[in-house]
Amino acid sequence: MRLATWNVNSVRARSERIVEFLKRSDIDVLAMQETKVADAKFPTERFTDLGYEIAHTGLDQWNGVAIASRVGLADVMIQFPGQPGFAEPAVAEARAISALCDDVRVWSLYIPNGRELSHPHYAYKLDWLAKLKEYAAGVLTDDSQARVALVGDWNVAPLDEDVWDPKLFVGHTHVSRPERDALSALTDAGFAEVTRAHTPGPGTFTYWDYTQLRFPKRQGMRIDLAYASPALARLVTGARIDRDERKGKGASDHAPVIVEFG
DNA sequence: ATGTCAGCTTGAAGCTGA
Repeated sequence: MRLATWNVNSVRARSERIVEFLKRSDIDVLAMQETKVADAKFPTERFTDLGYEIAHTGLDQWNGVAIASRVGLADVMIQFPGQPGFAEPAVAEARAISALCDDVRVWSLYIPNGRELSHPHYAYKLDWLAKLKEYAAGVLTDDSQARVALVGDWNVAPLDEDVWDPKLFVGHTHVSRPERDALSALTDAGFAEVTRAHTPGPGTFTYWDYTQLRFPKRQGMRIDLAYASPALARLVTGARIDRDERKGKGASDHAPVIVEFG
């Protein structure tokens, strides 16, 4: 199975590029984040015309996550059990969707940005990651052989080499100890990040800010990651980042990350 | 932060979020 994750930054603005990417890269399952559209306006036909089934959750113009699959799309779950909402009273957001694709439980995840360390959104982010880990760990407790993929835009750079200039990020989100610890907790629970070994750094990124000519200057971040359960991680044969997709007019600010399972 | 982008409100430019 060839699985890709991509923060598309609007599925409507990007549909032409997404279709071309699916064809070019022969993708079986695509997890999308930031579709930025309510369910009713999702361009489903662009995908079904190519032979993909679609599962999407979008409440309004914010967030929005989807899975496109041509190898089955069963038992769709909107939100993971225990997923927090934002603010008081808590408002549910469209940040997690999952489906059984072939025999893999695929989660498309858009982790909250956090905004600033002092912002309520940051506490929300940490809570969200903690609850996700709780859920994911429970799945493995129930079935140690479960094939589970947790992929998406994590809005966390796990290592200093995952940002172009670590000094600039001191005191900001995406690199703080608690955020990195939250991802380490997933690893402690048995999930392995499976793309890094095949896409070594430094200087290997998945996201480049639109401003400040960050992309041509190669000033990016590695925040789009793929975690796999033990039984699934064993099947990984390769991974790559489609950096070319970030080029040219009409690109998302994120590149697709592709994982190959044997 | 903004040498940027997207979607919304609103009726051309401002706001939010990233």
